[in-house]
Amino acid sequence: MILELPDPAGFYETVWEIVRQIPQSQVATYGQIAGMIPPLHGIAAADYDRFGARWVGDAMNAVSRIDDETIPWHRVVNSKGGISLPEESKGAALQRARLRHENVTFDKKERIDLNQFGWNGPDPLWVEAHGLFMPKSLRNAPPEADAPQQLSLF
DNA sequence: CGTTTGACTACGC
DNA sequence: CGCGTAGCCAAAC
Repeated sequence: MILELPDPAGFYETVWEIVRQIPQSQVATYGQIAGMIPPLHGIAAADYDRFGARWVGDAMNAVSRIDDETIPWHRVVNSKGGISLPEESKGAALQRARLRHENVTFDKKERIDLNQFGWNGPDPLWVEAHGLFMPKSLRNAPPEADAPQQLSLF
């Protein structure tokens, strides 16, 4: 029996489904999303850990081709909280505009504070129902209570 | 069909 | 901390 080769299309679908769970005003990282998906497709776990994030990036890139408006691709950023598209690209501007529209703020280095806007993952029940893993929280353990979201009006 | 490129990251300077 | 690099796979050329 021939070993099944990776299924990029299926992988992309899974990625997109996860991205659809990201709430407004929050962001997830490529690596975080990759970590939620089991290293299927016969790919070595070690390899997946190292390069899964890149495939997630590929999945996001694919969105631009299919133009699926149900996928909030703009809520996916890199591990530094920055936009990974080329700064001069139109996509980067659009992504930043959409995030700002959701009240996500950028610092002077054009980076998002993941501790403030980072996603902590979908509902555990949803995760389990889809055979996925809970992602690592992007936020440091909140001091006490959830600090009320401060909307900077300017 | 061989090359090049990249919407990533961890790590070393 | 910022910057450069290695590592690896699919797609796009």
